[in-house]
Amino acid sequence: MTDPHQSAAPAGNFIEQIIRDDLATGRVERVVTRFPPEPNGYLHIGHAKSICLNFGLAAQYGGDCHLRFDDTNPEKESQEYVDAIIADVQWLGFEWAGPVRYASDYFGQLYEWALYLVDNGLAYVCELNAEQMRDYRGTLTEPGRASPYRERPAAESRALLEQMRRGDINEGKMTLRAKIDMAAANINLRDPVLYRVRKMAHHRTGSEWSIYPNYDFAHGQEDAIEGVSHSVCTLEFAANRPLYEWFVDNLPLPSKPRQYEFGRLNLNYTVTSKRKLKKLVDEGVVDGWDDPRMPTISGLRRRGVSAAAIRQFCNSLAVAKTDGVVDIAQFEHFIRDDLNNNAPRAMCVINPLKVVVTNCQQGELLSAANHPNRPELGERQLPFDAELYIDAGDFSEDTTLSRKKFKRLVIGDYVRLRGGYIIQADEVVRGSDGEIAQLNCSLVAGTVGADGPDGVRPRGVIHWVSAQRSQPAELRLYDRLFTNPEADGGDGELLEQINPASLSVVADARVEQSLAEAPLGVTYQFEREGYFTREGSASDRLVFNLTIGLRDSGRGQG
RNA sequence: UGGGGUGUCGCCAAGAGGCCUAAGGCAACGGGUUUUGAUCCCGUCAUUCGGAGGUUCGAAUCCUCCCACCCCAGCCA
Repeated sequence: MTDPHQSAAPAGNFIEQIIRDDLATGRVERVVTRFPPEPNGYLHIGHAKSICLNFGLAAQYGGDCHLRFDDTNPEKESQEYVDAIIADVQWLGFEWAGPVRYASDYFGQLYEWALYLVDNGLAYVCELNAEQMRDYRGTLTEPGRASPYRERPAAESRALLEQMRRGDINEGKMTLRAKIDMAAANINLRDPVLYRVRKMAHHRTGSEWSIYPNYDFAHGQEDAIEGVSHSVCTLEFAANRPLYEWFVDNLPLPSKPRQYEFGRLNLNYTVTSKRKLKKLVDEGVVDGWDDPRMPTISGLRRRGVSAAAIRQFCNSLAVAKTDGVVDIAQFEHFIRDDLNNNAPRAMCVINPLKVVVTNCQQGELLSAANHPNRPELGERQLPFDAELYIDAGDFSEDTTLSRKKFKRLVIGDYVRLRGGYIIQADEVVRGSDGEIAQLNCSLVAGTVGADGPDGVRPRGVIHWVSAQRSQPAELRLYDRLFTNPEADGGDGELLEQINPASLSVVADARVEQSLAEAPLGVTYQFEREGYFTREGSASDRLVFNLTIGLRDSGRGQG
């Protein structure tokens, strides 16, 4: 504090600065944030940023974060989404304070406040239909005009609002509107709709209500009821803030929350719009909201991405007011980083080529570390036999390939079988169709866990499995869902940008024996190939989803 | 062009008048280690901060004007 060159505290993002300031000045005693999803779809990677921010802020300042569903529109919401969202937030590793909350818990209070505004001449029942209302609202550059119902006596509006609430008014016939300013430069202040008639069952309140509050009339009041101190939302709500504040100022609320906006996450090659994701589901482009190609939390989970990787990625993102597009490579980096540190290693031959080790007397059991840098993760046994499979791509008939360019098997040269012997390729055996059917090799004795004798320098290391003592498996290889990096931008026909190769199935791969009963929820690194996680149920045949490939610095192809 | 917001390396960003001839991460590119062409390690990567003026001994940081992009005209959130 005496050194002028030493700043008092780490700067942090702008919201952290505001919170520290609020705490210091006493404007706020306790930090309370909230994550307020609408249950109209599944959570995606963009929501994860908001979740990490809101829960992170609460944890950082010793406060609480609430999970509250903004369920004010029964037309689009459902219990299925509520359940999925709760599961996803938990899986991400966050705990909310108190019960799961719902905007619908406050419908009674919200209605009381609506009556309050009516009684105080600050709201009125309007009978303009949607088209007329749009016309009266004016445009960006022209002020709006007062609704002919604007000066209706409070008592009359009150009676009408009660009729709306009772279900005596048809949808579209009336709305409750705030009486603010039809000439406001901010269009949100031109007498916004507070309540609309919706004769539709709500997933929690059933048919109790026939009117539902709009977002603007609900959100700030929900925050106030819950004592939310910092209501953090995305940039597109900035224009709604004056309205948020209008309610805070004009209603007898139990607390005065404040809204702050930050830039939402955009990722190239990725769609983060529930509307568009729902379209992919509805059109059958993908399997469902949890299709492994989806950027949803459930899709990423099924894909084999860990919650920790998602959290680390989110924490690497800036909380600022710029709306940039983050390169998907940045997310992939955190996925790989986490998996590299934690994924047990195993071997899988994707495109099997039979190898006969002609000088192998009898099978044996080798053992291999589950992780090259973490001995505490233990070892597993690797059956070695005279008949093996290696990947067809790991052998070439072109003997002119340099050792540097092709670190795999060629006739006459050596290669190390990962965790096993050094072998030499002796001859190609062809089938009747002329294709390579088998490779005859010979092992160099004494080279398990040891270098070869002089003159035996393997070109590289390749993976393999025993032919008999291995398991057949199906592999589902995923690639990006969209061909266009800006799939999320504009309305360029979404379905025309789908990558036709986003999923390819390998029906006849072979995985090492230790994977015969691979558990669900564990992501393995199939050495030299990529990260894979078990799909389906534990009793099914073996199917693995590709989580993500290994980084591959120019696999020189001869 | 009414209101609101944003512009710093290919991408994300720190930066709050001198410590900036501008952090860090991703990507890329060199090199080293390696029984994964992975990991790891080491190195390279903005004389410049959307542009033009101005203030100042001194500006990415202050002022003025201009330019570009994003959001708002749902009885969606």
